[in-house]
Amino acid sequence: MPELPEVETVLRTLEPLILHRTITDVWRSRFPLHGQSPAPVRLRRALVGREITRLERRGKYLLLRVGTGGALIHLGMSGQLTAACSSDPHRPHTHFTAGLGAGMELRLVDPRRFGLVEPFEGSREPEAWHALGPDPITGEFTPTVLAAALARTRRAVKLALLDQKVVAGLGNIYVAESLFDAGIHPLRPGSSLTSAEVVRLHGAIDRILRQAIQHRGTSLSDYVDGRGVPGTHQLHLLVYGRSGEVCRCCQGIIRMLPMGGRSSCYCPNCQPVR
DNA sequence: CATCGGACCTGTTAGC
DNA sequence: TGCTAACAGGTCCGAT
Repeated sequence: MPELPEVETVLRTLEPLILHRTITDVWRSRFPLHGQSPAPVRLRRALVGREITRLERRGKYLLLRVGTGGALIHLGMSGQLTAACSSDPHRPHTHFTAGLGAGMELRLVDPRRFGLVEPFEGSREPEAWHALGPDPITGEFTPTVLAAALARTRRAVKLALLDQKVVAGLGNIYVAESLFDAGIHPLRPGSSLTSAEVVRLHGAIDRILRQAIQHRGTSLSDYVDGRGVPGTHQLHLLVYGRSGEVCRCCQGIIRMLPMGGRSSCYCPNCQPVR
């Protein structure tokens, strides 16, 4: 579910609700997230009794900071991270909660359990946070950086853009939309792009992500922001999920091709193989 | 080393 | 109507 625009929207809506609150207690379900979950004692030691000083985002990851230390959070495919009334009953598939006082609770609901809550102590954040490539809506992602990353791979550009080391935050939806916007076929090898195409692709990624953030993310089935409110960008998708429908640009038919176990929607007309 | 495929999960939907 | 299979926004790991 959540790609960069969704995670950014969660950050913007959640941070004002939880900032400067002190975590009173934490709980996790007996089910593992992401294949494993930290021992409850590790979560407690890193979080309980500490004040939330900041919520940060990089790519699709969130970092909940409590002074020194905190927790790295990922929403996986189906995660919802919200601030709720602690008196509200837990919804099914609630896997992590943190009491915030004043009758409030931070909750992670994640049916598919691909999400992650990884506590850390001290100044060194978990490795996954440092392994990420440039975040595309800060200044670190430039056409030059993208060109360098694509030049050194023969992978299909679609797969390269899904690699979080190349650019952090894109997923299946926004890669499809960005490639369409740039007029580039998803199967083109990364190293085959001309510099003009890289510049176009970089601009497309920037534009698409900013639009999606303005629309507070894409809610296809279960994405909601930190208050539980869905986004509206699904109303603006031009290729993702539109296989068989008419291209709004050329009136051709949007096609889908299987790549790396998942599907890529594109317009054969607007995105020629060349 | 780079790259690909499968595994990890549950819920929803399409098709028989 | 009811069952089964395919598919869904992500990431990691082992094999090639």
